[in-house]
This record gives sequence, structure tokens and C-alpha cells, in this order.
Amino acid sequence: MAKLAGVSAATVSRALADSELISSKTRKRIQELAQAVGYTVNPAARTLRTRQSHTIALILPLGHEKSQHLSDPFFMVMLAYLADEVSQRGYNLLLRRIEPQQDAWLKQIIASSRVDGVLVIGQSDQAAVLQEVGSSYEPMVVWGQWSSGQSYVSVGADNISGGRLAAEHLLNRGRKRLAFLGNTDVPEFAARYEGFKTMLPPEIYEAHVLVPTHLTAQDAFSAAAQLLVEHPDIDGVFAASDVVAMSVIQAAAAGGRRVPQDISVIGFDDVPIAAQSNPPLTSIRQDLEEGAKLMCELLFRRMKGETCSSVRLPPELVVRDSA
Amino acid sequence: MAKLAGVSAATVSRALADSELISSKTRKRIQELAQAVGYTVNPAARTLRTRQSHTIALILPLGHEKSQHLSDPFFMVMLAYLADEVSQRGYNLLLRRIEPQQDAWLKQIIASSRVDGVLVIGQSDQAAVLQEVGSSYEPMVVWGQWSSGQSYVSVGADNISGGRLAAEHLLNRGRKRLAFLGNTDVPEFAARYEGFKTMLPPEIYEAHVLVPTHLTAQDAFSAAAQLLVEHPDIDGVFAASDVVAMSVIQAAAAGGRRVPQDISVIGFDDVPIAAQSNPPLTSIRQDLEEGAKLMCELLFRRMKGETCSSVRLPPELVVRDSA
DNA sequence: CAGGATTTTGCAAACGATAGCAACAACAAT
DNA sequence: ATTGTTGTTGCTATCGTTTGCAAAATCCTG
Repeated sequence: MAKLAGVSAATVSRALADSELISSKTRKRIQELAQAVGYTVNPAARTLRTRQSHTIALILPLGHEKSQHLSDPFFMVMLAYLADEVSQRGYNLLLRRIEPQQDAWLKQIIASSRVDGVLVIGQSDQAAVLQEVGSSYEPMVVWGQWSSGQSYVSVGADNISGGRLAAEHLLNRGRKRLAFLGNTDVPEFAARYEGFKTMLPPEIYEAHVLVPTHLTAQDAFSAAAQLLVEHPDIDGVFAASDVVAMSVIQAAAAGGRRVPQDISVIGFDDVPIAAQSNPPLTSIRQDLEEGAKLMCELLFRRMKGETCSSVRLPPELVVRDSA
Repeated sequence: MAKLAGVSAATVSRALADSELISSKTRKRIQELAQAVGYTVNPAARTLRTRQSHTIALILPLGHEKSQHLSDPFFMVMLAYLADEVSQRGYNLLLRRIEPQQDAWLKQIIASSRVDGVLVIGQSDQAAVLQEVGSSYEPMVVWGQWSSGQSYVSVGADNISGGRLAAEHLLNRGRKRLAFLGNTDVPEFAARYEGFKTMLPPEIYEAHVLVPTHLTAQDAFSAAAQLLVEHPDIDGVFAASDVVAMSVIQAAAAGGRRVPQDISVIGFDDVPIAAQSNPPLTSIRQDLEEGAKLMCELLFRRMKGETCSSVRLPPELVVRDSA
């Protein structure tokens, strides 16, 4: 208690809050003293009193993938940007991985009043939970596929047009026998597949293959290897993520196929390693930096009680060597 | 306040804490009631009273690299494992990226008493700060290079012997003109380089090249490209991390060099994408899962006041196709 | 059934900060 | 000198828990 330095606790509190109520000279004196003795306000007490935790929860629902996932480059890039944005605003980031057993998880986090706002990365298979919470709880922003009628604010790439871009590019490359690798249980990936399908001419559509796979490198590798054996005439692959695309390339190499001569591979996300893979990956880019900025901006606006609407970011085709 | 349900606040508190002081039937009744009305204890109040936040700070000092870094797969893999371990113990993870301006950052975090313990990933160039804090503050565990006389507990791979393994392997492959790519300002990387050098016979030692580079894909790529131009006879590269190694492979491909026929490349870490790169990466593996487990275990033991000593984990050579 | 031993519960004081209100000082105006 | 105005500061209640201690309720035993 820095009140041992002359004044009352109230004065100290106000001085450190830079309140105009305190004369500038005592204010400065107290601030310097606090600095000198290394005094910091106790955040728990402050939170208790002001009902503001200055903390944002970052939630990663892992409904569809038990393991891995967090180490997917997409997550880490997103997380890095979000961490920056949030801490720039002087808030803390509380990290939570969720493996939803019961549906109460979100409500509990909110009810515990430990956080002032919630960021969710990927709706996974938890759309119902988000929908319910979203209608009554404002300070929440979700990264993911937008769907009409959703009660919560979301930010995400327009996955459908992303899928279209991918299909278009493969067709432009003269590819005829196409495959999509991904987990269509997840809304984002389902939308990518939807957009992809809409661009295919009938005869190519008939012949295309959907390969369900989890978004881990291992799963994708074996799924791709199996695909290449069962459908040796496949000459174009749209992967639901860059990690999957890299696994496809590796499986192709293992099966004696050259990329892009024998088979074109296009990924999604355009994470940093996409440019560093061999061959460099052609990918559908989502601007995660922009996305993270938007998420935070919307979140803080909602925290102030403003209303704001969801945003869909236009994805972009980045052509490198793999397709 | 669930005390509207018959009893006093004290009784509720004790019932929810499963205290033996409360008769089992009222205890059960209150617990079920709390469940039903969705009551959760206010963590701020509890923290204020008990002086325990049930929160662990995870700190990423970015002294040596302004940007990127967090999105390095190494960090994310580590973070994923640590998040698991910490939440398994019922604790929260508070994430902090630090770009040290002044040396007080660590003290401030600790003094704010927001956290019960601190995990630091990588000492970066902050060894002095850690050293000072470590001597008086127990609940802190650092991932990084061990050095004799350090005041804090650390967990980390034995980077020196890791460097030796890499050198040994390149020599076994018959490579004569070697290079190390990495930032030797960081203790971990410096140790890798040290170990590497000790294994080189005099004539190879004389001819080897140290290429300073930041640990980002972009920097490493241009550093590698430049190296291959300036020293076209280089036939073996030890990269300080897998991301750097992938950039080297890409630069080699861009320069018309084949890996591993013309040039051997060996990485460090063995992150998941190492196996997925093309060609699959030979790497020095550090067992990050084991490391994360150890860090948490030691941290919680220190939080209980036990003393325990630092751990150095033996790294392991994983041979794939790149070297 | 009294009295002691033993559960079971409630009272009240913290924990450290914030904010409404009142008090006090300083100063100007009448 | 009295009053009013403005600028500073202190008093005190409060946020929601936990916990030592005391009170009340229950049980046991002679």
C-alpha cells in the first residue's frame, strides 16, 4: 500500500488513474513514487470492484479434431496476430482449448466473468452453442464461415468464392480429374467444397472425388496416398488447407508423380510456409492479419455496446508453382 | 448469490469447496442447486481473498526478433503442449508477448500478482533479467539453453550435443564444405553452433561458413540464396531450425541445386511439418511434448515450494531424405 | 433429562481497489 | 469579514469470496 507515502488510498488510486481531480503535482509525485517502489495495482481487486477484467478469452473449439490442430500454422498465425492486437489495446489474452463435452462450456466461461470479451477461432461443430449464446451476449466475435441468420458477429473469408477461385484455376490449367481433400463436417471447409463444385462443368463434376480427411498432416498424407492409388488418373487436387496440400505433394512425390507436371495441387490459407514449401504452393489466400485486426476492432466496438455486422473478406488466388 | 437458497454465503462457499465441515446432504443440495442455476464463483473475488489466481503466465520474449517468431512452428507446438498440460491441472494460461524495452517487464508481471507461476519460452537476449528474477522468485521455469550458474530452473534440449549430431551426420554423408545458418546472439542457437564446430576436423573447420540470419522464412531464404552464390561449393548445411532448413531447400531448388544429391540440409527441432516437406527433412529432434510436460511438472513443484534442478533433454537425429 | 462432546452452521473480518459524497482549503467577490 | 466558488483530498461503503471463531443444533452417555 503506497498510502504509507503521505496520502489516502483514494488519492493514490486517483493519481494512478490520472484523474483530473488530483492536483497535477501530487499526481506526478505519486506516480513517480509508485514507479520507484515498483507498485502495481492488484488486478484482482480492481476487477472485483470495477467488474472489468481487462482480459479477452481466446477460444479454440476442437470439436472436430481431437489432437493437433492448435499446431496448424493457420491457428498460430491467427493467434499471433490476435495476441498483438489485443495486447496493443492493453488487454490480456486468456487462452483456452475446448474439447466440448457438454454444451455449457461457453456459458461457463462467460458467467465466470473472468473476461470482458470472447474471441472464438473456428466454429468447429459448435455452431449451435454459439448461436444460442450469441443472441444474448454481445462481446463475442467468431472467426469462421458466415451463415445467414446467425446471431453472433463473425469475421471470415468468403470460403465459397475461395472454392470457386480454386476450381477456376485448376480448370484453367487444363485439369480434368479433380479431387477435394478436407473435412466437410466443418462449415468453413464445407463452404470451400461447395464453391469448388459450383464451378465444375457437368462431365468434370461427375468424375470428381471428395476425400474426407482430418486436417492433420498424417491423416491427409494417408488419404492422399490412398487417393492416388484408387484414382490414378487424378490430375488436380484442391486441398482444404495448406498443410493438407503439402501432404498431398509429399504423397505425390512418394508415388512417383511430379507436381505440377503430373498433378496440380492448390491449397487454402496461404500461410507463411506455403511460400517456403517445395515446390512453392499455389494457394487461396485469406488475409489473416486483416482478419485479426477486424475481429479485435469489432470485438471492442461490441464491448462498448455498439452494434456491428459480420464481415466476409474476399479471398485471393496466389499462383506459385504447385498449380 | 446462491445464498438466496436457504443458507449463508459461508456455507455455500464451503459446500462448493467440498469441505468436510458441511453435512453431506446440504453439500450435495447446494452443489446441485449451483449447477442448476449456473452459478460460478467469481474468480476475481476468490483471487483477491486467497491470493491465488489459478493462472500461469506464458511469456514469449521477443528480444531478438521483432516480428514473426510466434508463428514459428516451434513456438506453436510448444504452446499447444503447454496449454494442454496447464489446463489439465485446472489452471488458465495467460499469454504474453514481450518486446523488452526496459528490464522491468518480468518484475511487473510477477508483482501484479495476477499469476501463480511463470513459464518462459526461450531466453532470447533476456538472460540477465531472468537471472536477476530467478534468484528470488521461485515459480518460474524457462525453456532454453542451460548455462552453469543460472539462478532459475530451465528445461531444454542439450543444444551442444544436438549440434554435434548434425555435424557428425553431415560428415558421414561425405560433406566437406559446410555452413551453419542461424542467429548466434540467441543462446540456444549459439550452443548448436558450438557443438557443430567441435566435431569438424581442422581442414573442414577452416573452410566452414557461419551465416547469421534471423529465424524467419524470408530472412533465411535470402541468406541461403546469397550463401549459394558466394560459396557455390557448399555441399552441407546445418540450419538452426526447421523453418530455416526449409528455406534453404527452397533456395537450393531456386538455384538449380538438388537436395540431397548436390547439397545436404539438416534442420533442428523436428516440428511436424519437417516430415511433410519435400524432400522430407532430416532434423535434430527435440522432444517438445516431453519438454512441455517437464516444464509444467517442475513449475508446479516449485509452486509448492519444492526445490528442483534444471533438465537437459538429449536430442536425437532423425534421418529423412534431405541429408 | 442434564450435561458434555460433536457436528453443522452463521457472523464478521479481511483481501485491495474504486467512486459517491462530504469536508476542507484556498481564493475571489461582495 | 462573510459568503460563494472552485479545487483538492479523505471517509466510507462496496465488489464476492474465504476463513477463524463462536453459536446453534444435534447426538451421545450416564
